[in-house]
Amino acid sequence: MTDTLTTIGQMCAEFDVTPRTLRFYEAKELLSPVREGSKRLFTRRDRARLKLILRGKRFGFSLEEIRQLLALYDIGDCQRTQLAKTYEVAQDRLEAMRLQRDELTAAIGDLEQQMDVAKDILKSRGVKVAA
Amino acid sequence: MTDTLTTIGQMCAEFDVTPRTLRFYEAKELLSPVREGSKRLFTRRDRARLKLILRGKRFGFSLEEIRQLLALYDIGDCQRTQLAKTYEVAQDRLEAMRLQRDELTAAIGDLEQQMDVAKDILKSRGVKVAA
DNA sequence: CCATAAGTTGACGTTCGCGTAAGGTGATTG
DNA sequence: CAATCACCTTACGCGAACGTCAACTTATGG
Repeated sequence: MTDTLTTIGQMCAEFDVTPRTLRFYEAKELLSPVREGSKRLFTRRDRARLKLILRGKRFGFSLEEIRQLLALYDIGDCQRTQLAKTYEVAQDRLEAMRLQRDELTAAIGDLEQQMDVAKDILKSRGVKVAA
Repeated sequence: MTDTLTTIGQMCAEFDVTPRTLRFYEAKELLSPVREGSKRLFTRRDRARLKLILRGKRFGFSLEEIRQLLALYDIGDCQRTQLAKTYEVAQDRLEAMRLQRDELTAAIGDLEQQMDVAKDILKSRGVKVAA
């Protein structure tokens, strides 16, 4: 259980990223692997954070924005973070995410509708389509 | 009703973008305003497309991906597009969007949960917080 | 013992999505 | 007539997010 430390190679395989990416994230202080000599060893915490980073990216958040989000997840560390301020930032971010989700839902609806039209056109041309 | 043509300045005001952005989108073939001399006049179609472009961006789609999505909305034009192929592309994109939405929903849940924890901590410190 | 693999640190290159001059044109307006 | 808009093109610049060498250091095993 103490041995959740993984090398950079293992991380790359697990998350399908390049070493360069992980080093870059470390430089940007998104990850903080421990060192064994000069080698990086990624902790369970780094793994959790990387998951969030990759997810955040898929939503179009910048690395800097993600960095702020990650700060919220460090509350467990209970450092005398400027917790209140972080909380406010997170509220804004949460609102933005909800808004984004609603828009996305709307966009999905739009696209589905368009595709129904397209399907009819294709069918009228005798083209078989999936779904 | 024939006069839905708008200048670049009007477009910028309406959508809160810079002229540079609109010219850039034209160069990337996302928009295709007509010309009056050297001046651009944007059509109703351009407006519709710009809405979609801006929305797409908020989801983290690249301009190139958006370009592909826009192709689907040209079905009305009923050019002998490679409609079937476009349809497939759109299906993939739609799946991606649904997936993205689901992940986003999950992420929102996570963040809400974290914020509940944070709220308790803050309250135990006697800090009043919103919501 | 030496090769191969897996890791390291620079440092420069690339793509995307525009920003930002710099300079030119044409239509109004005081 | 001069000036001021509002628009144009050309072109270089920039930050973000890595890719891609190059050159070097361990660690391992045949």
